[in-house]
Amino acid sequence: MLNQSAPLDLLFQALADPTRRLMVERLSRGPASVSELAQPLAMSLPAVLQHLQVLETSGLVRSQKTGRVRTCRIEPTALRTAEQWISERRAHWERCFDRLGDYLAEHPDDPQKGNES
Amino acid sequence: MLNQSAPLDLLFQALADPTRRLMVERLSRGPASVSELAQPLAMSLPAVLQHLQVLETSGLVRSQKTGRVRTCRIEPTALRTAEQWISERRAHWERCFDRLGDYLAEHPDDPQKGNES
DNA sequence: ACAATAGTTAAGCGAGTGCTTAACCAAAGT
DNA sequence: ACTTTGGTTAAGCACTCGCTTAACTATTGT
Repeated sequence: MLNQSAPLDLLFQALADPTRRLMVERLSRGPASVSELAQPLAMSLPAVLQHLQVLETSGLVRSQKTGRVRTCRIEPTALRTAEQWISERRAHWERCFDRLGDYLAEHPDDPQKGNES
Repeated sequence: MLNQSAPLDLLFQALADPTRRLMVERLSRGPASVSELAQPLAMSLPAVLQHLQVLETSGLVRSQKTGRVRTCRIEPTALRTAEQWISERRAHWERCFDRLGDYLAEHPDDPQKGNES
């Protein structure tokens, strides 16, 4: 796909991993340091760092270093972007469904059949 | 992570690919056959089939074969599941933000500083 | 000065992803 | 009957992902 790196790719990719979702859940309850983030996770620190980096390049999380501790916080606008895409699709689909409803209301014959693969 | 195959993994993974999102967009405007789905995509039919399979195992799309044509349609409940997870996180975060607002309103001193990494 | 704490970098490895081509099957059209 | 159309399966390949260990840096506590 030639890696066009669109924002939504990064966003959904970031959310696709359970560890990363856990990190987001933790951060949605307030900021945390890297080791606080790592504490409930059964993996090495570098692994956590890598997940954090994915979250940062997706825009879901921002972090800043003060002294020797890096504090991470959620970036709610990114979450909003993903939510928006989904709800737009839902809106499209619901409009389409309404039209189908209208159609079926006016054509009460239904010759539909098929085998699930 | 030992592949626990949680529904949200499959869902977000499925949405993380631009081709698959295009297919979902197409299907959110109404059902389509496999080749209709493939027509605007610059890739082979088997590749499209593979994307379709990812969408199906994620629960986002359902399809049925009638004669020799397979008709695909969106499964809106799955889309809803993903949206819900996000909006729950947002709700958490917003509550937390409100508490921070209260705190800042009562403590008008702000000794915050840090270097972006 | 020295040690402990908090994080970071680099290299490597096995499994998974996104494509391809080639070969194939089955319903529909002529 | 035979060809076209619509889809499917299998194998293979380059690349990415999620993790590891080992080594290293920088701040903080004693």
